[in-house]
Amino acid sequence: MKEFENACREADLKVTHQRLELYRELAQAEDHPSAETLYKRLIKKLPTLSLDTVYRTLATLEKHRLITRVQTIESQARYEAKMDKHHHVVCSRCRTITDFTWDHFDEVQVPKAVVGWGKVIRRNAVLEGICKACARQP
Amino acid sequence: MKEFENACREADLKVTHQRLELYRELAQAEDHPSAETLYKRLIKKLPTLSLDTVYRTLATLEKHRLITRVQTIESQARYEAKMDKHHHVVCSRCRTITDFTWDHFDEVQVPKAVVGWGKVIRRNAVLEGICKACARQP
DNA sequence: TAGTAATTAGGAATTATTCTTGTTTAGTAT
DNA sequence: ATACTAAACAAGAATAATTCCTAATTACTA
Ligand SMILES: [Mn+2]
Ligand SMILES: [Mn+2]
Ligand SMILES: [Zn+2]
Ligand SMILES: [Zn+2]
Repeated sequence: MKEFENACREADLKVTHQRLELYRELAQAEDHPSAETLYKRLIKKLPTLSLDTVYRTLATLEKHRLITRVQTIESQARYEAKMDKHHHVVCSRCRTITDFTWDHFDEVQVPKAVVGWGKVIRRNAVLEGICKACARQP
Repeated sequence: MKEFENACREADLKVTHQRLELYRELAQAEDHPSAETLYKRLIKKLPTLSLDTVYRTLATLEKHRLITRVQTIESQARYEAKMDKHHHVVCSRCRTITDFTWDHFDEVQVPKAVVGWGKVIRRNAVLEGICKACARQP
């Protein structure tokens, strides 16, 4: 949390109550929440919080690379504060997004065609399937 | 194109003029167009086409696995008719999505944690970087 | 402690997508 | 070929997600 405050100052972002609480909430969330979901959770602690502030803060923090927007095919954007290199497996049934690490993927060489394309800065694996909990259901 | 007609009949989908033209347009597009983009291109040939039909048709074809919705962090959904296994590299600057194949990634074993998670049905690599054209600009 | 530029709340506006309704059409049975 | 019917369509209204606008508040600075 102190790290976050420093990162804000570093980026010339004021350390506001809203930013702190939003970051705290996102950092402890395991479920890659959407703006709307975060808003519902935060409103309990910050009764005057506006939904716009949630959107604006998420955009700001993403721009400064303090959080990440997760790639999905859903209509609502989803976010996470976890910035260590990791990947996602999404359950097609319940839409849960689960983290995992994959060192081999992070380090293996990309195809020659991609080298010719340009400079790759980030790589993400997105797996899709059926989680065990869902598999047990009819 | 004949294949597409047969696939429609197979799926009990009527072979309509709109579906044929939309599929034809998407199949020849290289840029993973959005519904809006497709609409603008199709309206020239189908002046009475409605935007809703584009959305509805894309959803229908996706459900029957005749086209794919591409994962991006953009607000508009983007589609492709190319169904062979392939992956995407996205330019952070110009947002162009480029296809590439990566046999090694398709076949390499996923981490043990993922095996424990459930059954993986699809895997996608999404790379991000700066394409050569953009790299040449200030 | 006061000044000020950044940030916020609240509501309006915009964008992307989906729904509703009446009309048209593809496939099927005469 | 013609008529029938369920599916699909066009048009515009409605909804959902996100962004914009403006006046008030607040974090940092001096
Ligand atoms: Mn994650
Ligand atoms: Mn593609
Ligand atoms: Zn599941
Ligand atoms: Zn580019």
